[in-house]
Amino acid sequence: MCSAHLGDEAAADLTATAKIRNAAITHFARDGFQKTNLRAIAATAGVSAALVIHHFGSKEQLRSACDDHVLRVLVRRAHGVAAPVTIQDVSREYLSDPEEYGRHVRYMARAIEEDTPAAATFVNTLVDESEQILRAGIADGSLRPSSDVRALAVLSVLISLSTLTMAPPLTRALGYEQAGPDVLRRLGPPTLELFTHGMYADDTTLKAAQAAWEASQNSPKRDE
Amino acid sequence: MCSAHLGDEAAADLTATAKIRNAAITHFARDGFQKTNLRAIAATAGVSAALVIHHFGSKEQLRSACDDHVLRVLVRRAHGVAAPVTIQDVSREYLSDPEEYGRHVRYMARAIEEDTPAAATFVNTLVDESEQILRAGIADGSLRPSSDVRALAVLSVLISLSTLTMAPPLTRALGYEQAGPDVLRRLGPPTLELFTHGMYADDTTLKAAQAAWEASQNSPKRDE
DNA sequence: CGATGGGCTGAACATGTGTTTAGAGTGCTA
DNA sequence: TAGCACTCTAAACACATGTTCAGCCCATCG
Repeated sequence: MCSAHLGDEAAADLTATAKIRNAAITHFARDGFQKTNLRAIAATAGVSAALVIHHFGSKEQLRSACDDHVLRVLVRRAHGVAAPVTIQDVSREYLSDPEEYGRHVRYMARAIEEDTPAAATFVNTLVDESEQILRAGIADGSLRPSSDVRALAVLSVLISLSTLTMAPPLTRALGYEQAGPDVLRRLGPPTLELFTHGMYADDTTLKAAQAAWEASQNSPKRDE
Repeated sequence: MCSAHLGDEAAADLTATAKIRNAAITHFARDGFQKTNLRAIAATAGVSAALVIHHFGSKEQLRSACDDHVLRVLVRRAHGVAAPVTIQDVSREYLSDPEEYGRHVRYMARAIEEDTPAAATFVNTLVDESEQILRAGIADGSLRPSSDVRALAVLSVLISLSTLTMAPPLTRALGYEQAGPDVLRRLGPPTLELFTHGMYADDTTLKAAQAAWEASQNSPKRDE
């Protein structure tokens, strides 16, 4: 397709194909797939719109290439650190590199939000790894046992990603103009407190709910 | 603008304007604002695309009308019940009426997700009411004190809404084909457990983090 | 040198879609 | 009945945008 001598994307990635891909990732992450048009991507990459098609075939295939690239980079990075389980983990990674990593995480969040073809891959990667870590934590006693580890893993990913996804309006609800390290630092303490102590002062609510659930299990008459 | 004899939307709402509005809410909630085109809305409402413009002026004003309507209905409904704080509250309301309420909640989630002009209103309403309830709970001892109630309120709204927003791919990660009552019931127990006990077995992580935060407070530290 | 081929471009094309326009149908009023 | 107001529509328009086309530039090769 393109010249093959670029070898790895680790090297100086100045080929037009790579510039287009990076520009596309930036735009897709910030504005979403639909709202981004090829001419904007081309402008950011400093090329013509036609070249985008020439290299990638179509906007859809361009997205696919971006999916692959982001997934590859994120997975490689995740193997060097603990995979994200809580918002703290995500925040730490996020704060450590406001540049590329943030773009990629936001891209992934967007992909999930828009239910991209690659969303399933992203989600499965995150949830599987999260579940694995949760089970390890439960096994070594650092985490409390859960009645449904898989669901808890989904919940963890949900909380972590939504912090980035829902950013704009909820960020303003905290008084900040736009999302950034400050917002994450602000959300960190309450999250950790929640993860450590919970939110309820006692377990009356939990017990009541458990009783209700068990009751509804014995008599499955509720409509659907 | 339109004929004024329709009075309240509580009455038989068969006027074309209302049909268009409801169709628009359905489409906006399901597909988002961008992906929805006027002709699809018109088809659902059983009218022509031109009539949509005739009644609402533009697609943007149509959205504005939908925003107002949904907000009004949701707020009225919220005054009859406790406002949503946890996913349980949202779930209970959601499960109680799979029809209209679900549509409206999903519409609101979409609006926030897409950072609509009305998103700030939705978010402020949710977060303010959530914070109020949290403070009341803390005051009467049913909830644990928090170092940052406002941020906790944002976090609560975040968790509640993201369950609906992120639904499709994360739903599949749980093995369900599409979002619905089953998914919420599945996520309920872990959420309640998290809110009751937290996730960590002890507070070593919290203490360590607190120490780290205090250590980094040597610089300009701001508190609410 | 001339030819070949790939990277690249501006312009044109095709389509989707928000909006405008001209007018038909209908009921109400004078 | 004529006139008017209102609802509603089909068709046309305007524009954005993904994609195609014909060709330029330039390096490599014979």
